[in-house]
Amino acid sequence: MAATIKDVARRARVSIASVSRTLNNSSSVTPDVRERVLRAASRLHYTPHAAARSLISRCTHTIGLLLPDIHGEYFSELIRGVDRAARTRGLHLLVSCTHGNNAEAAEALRSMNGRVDGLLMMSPYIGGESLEDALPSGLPTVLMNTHEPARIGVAFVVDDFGGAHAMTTHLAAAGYQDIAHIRGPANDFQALERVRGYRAGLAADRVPRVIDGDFTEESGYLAGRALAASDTPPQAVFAANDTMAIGCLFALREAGVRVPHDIALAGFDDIPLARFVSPPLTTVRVDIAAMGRRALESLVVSIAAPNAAGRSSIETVPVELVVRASCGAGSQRHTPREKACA
Amino acid sequence: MAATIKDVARRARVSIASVSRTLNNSSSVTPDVRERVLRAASRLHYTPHAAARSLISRCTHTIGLLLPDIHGEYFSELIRGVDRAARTRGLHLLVSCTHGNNAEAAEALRSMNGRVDGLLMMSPYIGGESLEDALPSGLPTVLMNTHEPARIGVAFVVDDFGGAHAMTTHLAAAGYQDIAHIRGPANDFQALERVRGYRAGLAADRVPRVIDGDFTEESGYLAGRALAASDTPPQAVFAANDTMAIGCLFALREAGVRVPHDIALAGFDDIPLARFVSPPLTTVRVDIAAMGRRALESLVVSIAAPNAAGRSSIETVPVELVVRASCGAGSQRHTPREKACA
DNA sequence: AGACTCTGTGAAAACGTTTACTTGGCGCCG
DNA sequence: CGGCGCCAAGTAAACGTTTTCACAGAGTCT
Repeated sequence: MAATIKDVARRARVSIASVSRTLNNSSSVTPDVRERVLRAASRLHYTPHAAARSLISRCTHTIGLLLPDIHGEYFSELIRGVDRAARTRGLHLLVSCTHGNNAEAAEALRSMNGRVDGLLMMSPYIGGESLEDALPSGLPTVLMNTHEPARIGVAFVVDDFGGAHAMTTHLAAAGYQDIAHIRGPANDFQALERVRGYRAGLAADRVPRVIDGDFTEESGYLAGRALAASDTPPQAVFAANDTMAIGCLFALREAGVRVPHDIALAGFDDIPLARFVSPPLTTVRVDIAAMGRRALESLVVSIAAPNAAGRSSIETVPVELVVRASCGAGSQRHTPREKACA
Repeated sequence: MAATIKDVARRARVSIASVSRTLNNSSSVTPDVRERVLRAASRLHYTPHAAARSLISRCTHTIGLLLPDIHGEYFSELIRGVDRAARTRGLHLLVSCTHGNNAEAAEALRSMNGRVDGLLMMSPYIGGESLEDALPSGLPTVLMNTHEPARIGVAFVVDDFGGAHAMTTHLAAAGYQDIAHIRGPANDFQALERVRGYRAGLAADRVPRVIDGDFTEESGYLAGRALAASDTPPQAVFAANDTMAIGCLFALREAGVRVPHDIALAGFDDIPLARFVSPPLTTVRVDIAAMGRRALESLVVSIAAPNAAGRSSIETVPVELVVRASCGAGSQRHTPREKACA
């Protein structure tokens, strides 16, 4: 249906090679030929066929983005960061998600072969066979938040431990003795790191109090209800992500527990929503869009320098404590400016 | 680097045709050949090269998704709906965004040629040269929220007019005489439809009061500040989307105006955040994920039946009034169940 | 028993590009 | 005035598949 390079060549009365050269500025052509080609191309609405082009040039100008999920503010931010960086380099994005399923991840990985120049993957899941086998060999890859980065290549990991540690010590310093933690799923690397940070941040004489969760609002809600009904409610609750913290917040409110007066509350991630709930949520800010950008930039470097294949490194993405009213600090006023710099 | 079908054929001591047939189950092969091929393929970690495959089979199993932006809950929801539907059909998603820039849209469109089997596009922008020219001819396309669907093919449009009309009459019926509207950008089709619905919903003796906005929180904030400072503040404000409504809410709160006691407030879209602000926001629910799903399903049909190319249709996506406390109705309690059905 | 159908396999063409190589025409220098 | 290089344009190979076609061998039917 669509015009091919042959059609253009025929119409311009030149060879297909001349068409290709003209359109790619690859070597000089006579003004006459050039003009004929350009005119024919625009007349026919010619657009090069990407598959044919990338077959021969071994370059797709596309990078694959493999995420656990697409949904939610966290991933939305990440995609945004990656997209912006990709766009400035003229790269396209092929997104796929694994839904926490290693088999689906492997399947997605296979089908990326020949479609992408490089792969950006976030796979915090632990267990199951390694993804290393599934990776098309020789495909430049950058990982995010994974527990086995060294074997594969470059990786970016959020400082989950540091953030959780800082939050826990902050709560302790604010006078909360008994701090509970709502954890994320057991097979999630980030969740484990946050638990570890929580434990490390507790005063030596405090016994950890960890409640199961799975990063969903529902699980936070259930945890909050259990805590509110407890004979010995904690003085503060530190949820492993904001979504659970918000679920918990609503459970506490329903139970008539005042936040932060009765129980202080904190989350992790600083999703946009965190500022908007009342009271605004104390949390750990992760500049997830920046991580996406940096990861993409690093991937571009790997693609450009295929010789450095063996090199592997881990970069830690810093986090920042954001104190808001939910843990008893002074209430922050909302202003659009805060949004602007978020 | 990666193994090709030739490598597999050599190792299995068969022709490449047999390898292809075995791997695609396209016609029967001897158990002996079959086993040799499978063994060789797995030994070599063979993965078919997608570009080569789609070059000959004219089928990429990928669909392009072109959006104004990727950021924000609205688009995140849309992508999610599309992604889920695509996944169940084994399709990949190539996402791109136009940033409201028609030139960028055209550029993205061109580069989709040969990369995708079909195109899902949301382009509410009005003006500039038509995108019709930029569309690779013969590429099945489904549009969303566009003002010129008939010329191109199938389209889904949100019932912006109906929603805005319903909201305005609802506010009027609730006793608010003077209702202001914060509109979206002038070149946005949806924004125009919502203004139109607002106007149509006003009582005949009421003069419309429209304030400019651009769908950002900031613009809602500014509009809210202007309204609060007005000598004749309205009794109700209907913002053209939730994001502006929330910006407005904060401006009113800062100005000491109580919502809904002094001024009632309503938005449009029912983004997840709308339930969480206080007071919870009255709004118009758009099941944007469902729209994405339906659009993708429709696209799949177009792809399967290329003969129906000429057929064009417009489907209206229904909306639903969601009354919450911000317009004076009884406050709703948050429950996870509400989230579950959202 | 011979011709005919089937079935499994291999050879080769095709998909739409890019690019190395070839050719031909021209100017320049000796 | 003839050869040498240079430049523009064309020819053809290559990329990795799928698929059509031809072919051979084995059965089956008359």
